[in-house]
Amino acid sequence: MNIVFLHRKESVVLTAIDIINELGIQGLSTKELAKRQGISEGTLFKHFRSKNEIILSVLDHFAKYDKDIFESCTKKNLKPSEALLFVADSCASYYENYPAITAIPQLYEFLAHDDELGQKLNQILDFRAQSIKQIIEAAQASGELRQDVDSQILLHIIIGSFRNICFNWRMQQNNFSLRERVVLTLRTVLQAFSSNHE
Amino acid sequence: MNIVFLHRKESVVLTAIDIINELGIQGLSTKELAKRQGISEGTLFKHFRSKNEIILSVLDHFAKYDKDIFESCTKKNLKPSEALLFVADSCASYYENYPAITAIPQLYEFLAHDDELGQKLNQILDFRAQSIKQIIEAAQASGELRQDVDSQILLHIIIGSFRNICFNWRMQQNNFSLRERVVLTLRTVLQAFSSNHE
DNA sequence: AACAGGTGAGCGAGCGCTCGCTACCTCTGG
DNA sequence: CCAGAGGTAGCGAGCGCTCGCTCACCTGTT
Repeated sequence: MNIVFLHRKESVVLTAIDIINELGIQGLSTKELAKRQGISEGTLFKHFRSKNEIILSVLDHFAKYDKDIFESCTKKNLKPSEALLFVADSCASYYENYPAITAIPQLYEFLAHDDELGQKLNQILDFRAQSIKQIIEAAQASGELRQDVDSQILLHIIIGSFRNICFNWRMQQNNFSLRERVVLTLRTVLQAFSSNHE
Repeated sequence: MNIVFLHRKESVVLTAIDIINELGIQGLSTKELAKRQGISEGTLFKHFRSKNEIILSVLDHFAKYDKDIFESCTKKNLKPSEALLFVADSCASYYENYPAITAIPQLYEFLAHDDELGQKLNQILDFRAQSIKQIIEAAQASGELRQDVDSQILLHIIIGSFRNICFNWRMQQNNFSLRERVVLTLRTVLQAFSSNHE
């Protein structure tokens, strides 16, 4: 069990993400995965009980920084609006340096049709939605954002814009700076909904 | 060739959409489709050359009102902001009365990984994006919307919010009024970005 | 006679996954 | 000190199954 084998599971997960990015979830087969890893298909099942377990690991990988990012917000004592920008910037920077990972948010519906995967997905999305909603409501309480707009609607706008920008970034072969556009868009939204803009 | 057979193709398309809605695109097989239609698998291929052709027909069905909706806007001589609300309202009403169809916008990435389907999808999405962008720019030109915000960013916000609301509506088993939330959200956005809000 | 619609067996390919096996490492007891 | 036991990683054949699709054939209408 040398250093390579120690990281086999992690390596499989990264390869799985690459395949999903290149071929779509419909191209992720255990055969293709084993081929790219340079191991036999049987070996794959020494590390994972099933293909679903591999996808669950992909989801874990996808969400592994979530807690850290939101905890950083409270530790840093950011103003709510700055916290929102920090979260978006962190996320977008990560995605920009690892474009293949943006394939995952495009799978939500696909995953939701499987019990195990859908449950995991719900946990991840609920945590994110709740965390962002809390910041939005803090921004409204502190007077940074208008209080006459339902926080749920602001959440739709912020999350929807972000995901839509990611989708367009993929469709256009990453030919603009994801980070810049995400941050610019969020700044624009925050400014448009600020309670004291003139 | 009686009245039923005349509509066989259309009927297959509707059934395909139902299956995608219930089981996901991964559950759409020619076997399942034939079973639900009460015909044999072979017969299916008398009407469609391939499964891909069925999905192409699904996309045609999905987009069949697009032109009409945007043409109505010009015919009705609506103000740009009213045109945006009209488009969103038309779309959301249609979706609310036909919830299964909301499965389709969640397939974009899946479809994009196939050459034929991806091409078709691009046509549809480009047409929609261009049409809405034109209205947004008209709204900016007429002074209804702020001119210091890139129309592309407004497009991200409007389309992203809409798609995100649809996604949430599906995840929450259609337990709120899609139409109301879509219209309310768009009104909120238009008001926040209006050039003369106080 | 031509043809459109329908049947159902069945093809080859690919799927997720299992199994019996080997090779090599590490730990342990006489 | 080293034989043996146990564990882990890997191999590759191959299982049972489903996939999209084809084909020879049937039937009723034009």
